[in-house]
Amino acid sequence: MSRIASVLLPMPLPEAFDYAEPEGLDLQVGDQVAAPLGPRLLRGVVVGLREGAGGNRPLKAIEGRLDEPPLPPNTLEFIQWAARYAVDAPGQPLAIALRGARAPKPKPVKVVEVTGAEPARPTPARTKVIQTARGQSLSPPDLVRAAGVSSGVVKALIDEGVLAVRLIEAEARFDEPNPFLAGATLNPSQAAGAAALKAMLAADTAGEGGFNVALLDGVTGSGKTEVYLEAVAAALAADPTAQVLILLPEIALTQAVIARVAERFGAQPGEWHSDVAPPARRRVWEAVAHGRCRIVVGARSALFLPFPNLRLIVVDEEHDASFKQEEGFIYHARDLAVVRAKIEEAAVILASATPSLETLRNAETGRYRWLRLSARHGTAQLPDIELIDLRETPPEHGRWLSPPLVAAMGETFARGEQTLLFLNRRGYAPLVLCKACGQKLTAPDTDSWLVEHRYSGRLVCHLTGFSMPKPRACPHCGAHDSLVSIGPGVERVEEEAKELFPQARVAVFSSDTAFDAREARRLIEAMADGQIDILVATQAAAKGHNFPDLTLVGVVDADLGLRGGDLRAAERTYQLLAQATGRAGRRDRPGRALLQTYAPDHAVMQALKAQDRDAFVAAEMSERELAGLPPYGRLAAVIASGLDPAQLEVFVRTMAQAAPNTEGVEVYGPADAPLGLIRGRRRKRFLVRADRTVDLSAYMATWRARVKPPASVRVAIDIDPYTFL
DNA sequence: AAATACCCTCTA
DNA sequence: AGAGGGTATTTC
Repeated sequence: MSRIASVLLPMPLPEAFDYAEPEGLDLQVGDQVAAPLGPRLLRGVVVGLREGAGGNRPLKAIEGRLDEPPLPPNTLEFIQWAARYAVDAPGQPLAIALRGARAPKPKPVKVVEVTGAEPARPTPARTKVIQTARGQSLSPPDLVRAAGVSSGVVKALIDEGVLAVRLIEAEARFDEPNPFLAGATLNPSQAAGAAALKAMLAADTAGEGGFNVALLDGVTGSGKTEVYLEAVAAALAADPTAQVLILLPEIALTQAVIARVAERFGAQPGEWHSDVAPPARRRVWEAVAHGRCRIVVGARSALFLPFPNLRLIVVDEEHDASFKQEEGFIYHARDLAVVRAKIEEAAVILASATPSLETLRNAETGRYRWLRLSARHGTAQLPDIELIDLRETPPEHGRWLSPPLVAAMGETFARGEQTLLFLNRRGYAPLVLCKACGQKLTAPDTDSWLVEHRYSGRLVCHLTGFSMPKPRACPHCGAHDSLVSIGPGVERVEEEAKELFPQARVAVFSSDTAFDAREARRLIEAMADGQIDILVATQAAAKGHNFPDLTLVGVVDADLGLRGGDLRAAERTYQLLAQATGRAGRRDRPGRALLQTYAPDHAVMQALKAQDRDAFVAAEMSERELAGLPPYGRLAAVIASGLDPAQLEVFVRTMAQAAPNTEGVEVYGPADAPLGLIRGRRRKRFLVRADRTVDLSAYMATWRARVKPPASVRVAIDIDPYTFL
C-alpha cells in the first residue's frame, strides 16, 4: 500500500494538494519537499500523510525531500490556525514562515588548515603561524591577527603548500546565552514583577500547564525591559533547549533591545525583520529550526519562525498598532502571539505603559495575570503635564508654536536642557493646494493628498509611494507661483524652531531622516549625548528611548489623532501622547510636557493632564460596552476594490444580499471607503460587528464562499481591523 | 503566484 | 489565418 502526502504550497491556493509518496522516501509531516505544480517545481511542506492511492485521478509524485530542516508540528498547526483566523489561504502564512528558508545561503567562509608539509625556511614568524593554525579553523585575516604577523607570512605559507585554504559552509551558529549572569539591580517594584513572572514560568516546569499570559503594566521609565529579561533568563535556565521570542513593533527599537539582551546573556540574539539581509535571515531561520538560536529579537513576522521549543514570547509595547499587518496576509501579531503560545503551551508577557483595551479587559477578567510596576526607575519622577488652549493663546499667523510653548522652550534652552517637539506628521506640509483654482494636489488616480517634503524638494504620496518634484505651475490650471503649503509637518516646525532659537541645534527625527537602523541610532545617540537642543520628531522617536537631559516635551498638535474619529481614535491618542510626554524628565530632573489643543475639555486631554489612565480606560470601556464594540464585541471589515466602478457596485450589492443571517452579527455597508480611490481602484467597505460568542472567522468564511467576485474585483477580509480607510 | 487556455481585435 | 493583447482559469 502506498501513501498520499498532503502538501501545502507557499501560495494563495485554497487548500493543501495531494501527491503520491515515492517508494522508500519515508516522508514525515513537516518535511520540506519539491513538488510539481503544473509545469513548475515548487517548495512545499508535508502537512499530512495517509494510506491510499490516487482515487479517481492519478496523483503526481513528490519529486523528493529537500535537505532542509523540517517545520516543527506546532509551527504547522499555528500556520493553519492563523490562516483560518484571517480567512485567508493557508499558503499565505506558510509563505511568511518559509521566507528565511528560501533566502540565499550565506557565502561560504574561507578557513586555513595545516597540510602537514614542512616550510622550506622555518622562521619564527612562520612557526608561530603554523602553531596558531593547528587545532582551530580561522579565516586568513583572523589567522594573521591571531598570530600577530603580517599578511605576507600567511600568504607565502599558503603558496608554499604548508597551509591550505578550504571553503566551508558557514554553519548557522549562535553563541549559547548564559542565563546565570547577574542581571540588573531591580527596585522593589521591579523585583516583585520579576518574581511573579518567574512563578508563572515555574508553573510550566511544575507541569501545571505552560500556557499563561501576563500583562506587564508599568509607566514609561518603570524599567519593564529589565523585568522581562529576568523572565527570559528563567525560561532559558529551566530548560537547556528552551527558546524565547521578543517581539517589537518597530525595527528602530530592535537595536537597543538586542544590545541589552547581548549584555544580559553574553550572547548575540537572532535578529529578524525586513531590514535583515537575506543571507543573514537564512542563517537565523536555520539556527532557529535546529534549536541553535535560543533568543530571537524581531518584528511581527518573527512569530512565524520554526521554533522547535518555544517557551516564552514577549510582546513589548503590546498596544502598538504596528503589530497589525495591513497588507497581504492581514493579522495582528499580538493576538497571534497568544495563539501561538497556546499551541506551544508557552508563556506570554505583554508589556506596555498604555495597554490596549483588549489586553486590559483580559487582565480585568483574570484571563491574564496583571503585574503593575509602580515607581519610575531610580529617582526620576513623572513629568508635569499642562494643556495649552490654542483658542486662548494661538500661535501667530502661519506659525505652529504658541507663545506659552515658545516661552517654555526658551527657559529650557537657557538651562542647557533639551526639548522634544512631537508632531506625528512627516515632511513639510501635509497638503499643497493652488490658490488660483483651489485644487488640492493628489497622487494620480488616488484620493490621498500629496505631502510636501522640502529636504527632497518633492511631493510624496505616503499611501502609494508616488512622488514627483514640486512643480512650478499648478498642474490643474497652469497658474504660476500659486501653490501654497497648508499645515505643518516636522520639517516646517524645525524651520520655525530654528528661526525662534537661531543659536540652538535643531534636528528632525522621522522615517525620512532616520532612514535606516544605523542613521536612527546615530540620531538617538546624538540626542542622548546632548548634541541636539531641540529634536522635532514623529512617533518614530516617541517610543522607548532614554534621553537624560530631555526636560520639555511639546506636543504640537495633540488633536491630530482624534480627527477622523474612528473606533480607536481616543485610545490611540491617549497611548501616543502618554508615550511622548513620558519622554520628559528622567534621572533627577523633573520634566514638563505641554500639549497644544483646541479641545482641552476632551476626555483624552483631561486624562493626560491628570495622568489618570484608569479613569480614561474606565470611561472608554463603558462606551465600548454600550456599543458592543471591542473588547466587548468583535469587528471585521471587507474591502472590495475594482478598476470598473459599475462592476464593483454590482458585485458589492450581490455581496450585501449574500451576507448570512446570524444571531449576534450585524453587517453595515456597503459604503464608499474614506479613501475611495487608490491607484485607480475604486474601494467599497463593509463593517461587521459581532458578539464575542460568535465565531467571526467562520462567519466571514461562509459569507465569502457564497459569492464569486469577477476576476477584476479583489476582496480582502480584515479581522479585528485597526484602520478604517 | 505563475503558466496557460481562451477570446477578442487587428492586419493582411 | 495568425499575431498580439488582455483576461479568466488551473494548478493535486
